[in-house]
Amino acid sequence: MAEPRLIRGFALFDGFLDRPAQEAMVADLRGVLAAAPLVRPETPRGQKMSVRMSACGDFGWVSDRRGYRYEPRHPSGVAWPPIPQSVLRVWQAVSGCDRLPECCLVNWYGEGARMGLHQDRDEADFAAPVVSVSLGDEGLFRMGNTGRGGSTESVWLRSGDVVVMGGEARLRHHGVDRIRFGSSTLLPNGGRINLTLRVVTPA
DNA sequence: TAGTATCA
DNA sequence: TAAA
Repeated sequence: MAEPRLIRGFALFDGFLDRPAQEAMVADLRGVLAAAPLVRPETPRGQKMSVRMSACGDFGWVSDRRGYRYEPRHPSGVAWPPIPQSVLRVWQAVSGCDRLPECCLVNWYGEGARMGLHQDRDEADFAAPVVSVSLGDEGLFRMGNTGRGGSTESVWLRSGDVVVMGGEARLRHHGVDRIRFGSSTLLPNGGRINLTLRVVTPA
């Protein structure tokens, strides 16, 4: 496995998945989204997010007027489908974690979608890293600091890239400023899919 | 503060 | 809110 590039403690595995592996993963995700359709969540303040979300695994991350939390079911009431093996293999290759991910959040960025700087801090065990997989259009990923404020660095993530957020970077702020809509041919309808794999429950 | 507007 |  190629060495990752370290940016603010984030490990970027550039081109980790080749095109056939990306296509196989997208085929698996089509099954996930058929069982657990994408929804557009709102923040606790009632503002709609631009990203559309679903999940697979034991838990999905959800946001609504009641707050941020992990739930064992899709808002429709159905259980989240299992995490595809193609996705679990990425976790096993790069996470360095002996636990399996309990949540695979599926974020779909359409034209103009963004994700403001935030921390992943709704999990009970920060010793486990967060693993992010990019599929489809390129996205401008921004990385900040654990505390608020300070300088940030940005990098364009391309289809097949994998980022591991662990150790000192586990609680760093991060977000997506922009999508180059139509820059990839992977997804027939365009857009960017980002998977984030997380351990949710206490060690 | 997982959003958004607005500024230099 | 601050950064870009």
